Amino acid sequence: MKEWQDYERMFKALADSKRLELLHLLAQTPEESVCVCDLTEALNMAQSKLSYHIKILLDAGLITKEKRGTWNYYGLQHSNLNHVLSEELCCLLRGPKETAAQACCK
Amino acid sequence: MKEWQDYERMFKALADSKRLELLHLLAQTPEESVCVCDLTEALNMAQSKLSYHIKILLDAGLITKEKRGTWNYYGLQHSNLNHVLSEELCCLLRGPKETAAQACCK
DNA sequence: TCTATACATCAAAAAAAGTTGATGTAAGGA
DNA sequence: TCCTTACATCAACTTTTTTTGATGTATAGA
Repeated sequence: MKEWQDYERMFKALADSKRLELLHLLAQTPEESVCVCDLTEALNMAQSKLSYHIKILLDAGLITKEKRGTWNYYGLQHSNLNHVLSEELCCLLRGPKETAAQACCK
Repeated sequence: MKEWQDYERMFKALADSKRLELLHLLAQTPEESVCVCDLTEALNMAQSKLSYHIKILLDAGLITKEKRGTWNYYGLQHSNLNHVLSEELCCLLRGPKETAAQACCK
């Protein structure tokens, strides 16, 4: 069954505490998205390492990327995240905007 | 943040198509649970390999194990699965009993 | 007690994932 | 044009995960 491959890839992308932290950080930012330079600092991670992890999240369809001039801005791909993750994970991986109207966050 | 480690471990356990298939199989069985001997056959997987994957799911708290005589019977640990997974994954990883009353399965 | 079945576990090998530092490319400003 | 910044990518390496076949342990039945 090919279907499992897709889920495997998505769960693989989620199966790393650094990437979860990255998603969490993206979820927490009030702005539309965040650039890599800010992320390197916030996550205390080498640039090439961060690029590697970002690519994995991108390929899994969990984040979005928008190039504006020299910078890249990233955000969560809510549709895909919501497709696999429970409501209970919303505090961790969904932004304040998305969770404001929901009762799942205490 | 220690929290991420726990999620990492759970997602790691889910991040394998063979284990997803195994969970799916457990979800599909009408009986309470399934023994390893049936699983080796159904999944066409060597016994030691299956044991390995079962252990990972057990350690992650995604399945239950009950020893009856010589046989081990396995079932899904619904509480933990429901904690992380969306309703939309119910068709794949929750049994007919659990999803019967839910609208999420078409 | 002997034997067969069910399953766990181990060690070695193979495969996959992650890390690191260096290099490449593209855009912006001087 | 030259320089700088932002980011991607690469190759070598380390670490983790998975696979395989062999061996060990427990239970059930003859």
